[in-house]
Amino acid sequence: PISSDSVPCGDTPTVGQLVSKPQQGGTDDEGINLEEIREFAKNFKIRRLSLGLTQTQVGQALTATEGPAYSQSAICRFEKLDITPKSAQKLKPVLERWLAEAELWNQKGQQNLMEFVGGEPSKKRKRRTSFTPQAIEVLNTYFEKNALPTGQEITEIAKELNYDRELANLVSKFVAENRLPSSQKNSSLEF
Amino acid sequence: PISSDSVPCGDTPTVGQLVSKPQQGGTDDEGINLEEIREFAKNFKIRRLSLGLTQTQVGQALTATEGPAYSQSAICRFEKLDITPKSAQKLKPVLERWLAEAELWNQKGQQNLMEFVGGEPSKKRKRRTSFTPQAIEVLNTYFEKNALPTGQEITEIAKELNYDRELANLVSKFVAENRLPSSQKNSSLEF
DNA sequence: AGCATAAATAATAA
DNA sequence: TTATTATTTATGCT
Repeated sequence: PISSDSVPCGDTPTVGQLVSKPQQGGTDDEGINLEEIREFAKNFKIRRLSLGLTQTQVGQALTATEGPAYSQSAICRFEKLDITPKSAQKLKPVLERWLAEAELWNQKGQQNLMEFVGGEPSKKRKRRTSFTPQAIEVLNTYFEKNALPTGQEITEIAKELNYDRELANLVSKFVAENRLPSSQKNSSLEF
Repeated sequence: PISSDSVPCGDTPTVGQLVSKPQQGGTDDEGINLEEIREFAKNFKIRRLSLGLTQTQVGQALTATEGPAYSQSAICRFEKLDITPKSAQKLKPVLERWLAEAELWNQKGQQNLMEFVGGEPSKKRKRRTSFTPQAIEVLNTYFEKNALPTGQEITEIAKELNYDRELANLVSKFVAENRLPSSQKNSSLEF
């Protein structure tokens, strides 16, 4: 039986896998200080959150200012130490420098930080949408007749019901959530 | 035209609404120090995240140790200051006290913190599941014949395909995502 | 080496 | 508050 996580595999092990086994003094084969990286990663996350930044924002900002591209996945993997020591060692100073500068801008006002990061100054969360009972009625009736509408049809329905701003994906979600007979609602199944 | 957020309404205004208008010296009608509450709320969030706790965990832990029930929403609203000054004033000392104690336990080891919080000690994230091409084939064929399966039917299909651990909700999601003809895939619609 | 998307968390409607 | 939607994080894949 193979445990599905922390499997050594044939690949290069990640920092997280290496630091968890306290054989060596927090240092890997090539003399990289794994313990220091772990410490920084944890610290980095807290400082990032203190600035109110998402992994996506950091990645995009780094891509803009630094050389190569940094995806949200990359930031995530660094924070989780799901990355090889070599990669971590390379990424650490970049993150360190960038974050310090970001904090500097933040001290001069959050406006400056957002400008530094590049994105719009805190775009508000989209208001959650909901269906009126009338709309639900219409949708139920429609989907009972035509359970497999095309994307175009869905778009039209959405427009007709004045949910055009949310477009078809909302209606599509509705399908998934409300397509069962009412006797099935509130059952033990998670829908 | 009515702006959809920060509307005063006839209701009692929230702390967030009050502190944003710097008329008074950060104090409301009843002498509550709004500025102090805002400061604490911000601080609380950072400290919570430093402990690696979610709003849900805090809410549940408070419900267990303190008197009344505290939902995730309640914690969220406090952090966002989307709450009346009176409620905030009442909640603040409770949060303050609890968080301080949590930090104390954390210093003695994360294990102790998790015990204090009450939940299991760091339950791992469920591994993401995916459908094999074979399973997708089978599901497509099935749903073409029966587009409106009952919950029970869905459960059976899931079992048959050895997705029993994920049960029906996954299959249900699949329905929403894969029910369109392939010509509609990769269209501009978000599915 | 990052896209697509599942899972988890936060915010909002009711 | 509870139930649900929106956003963010994490991970399977190639």
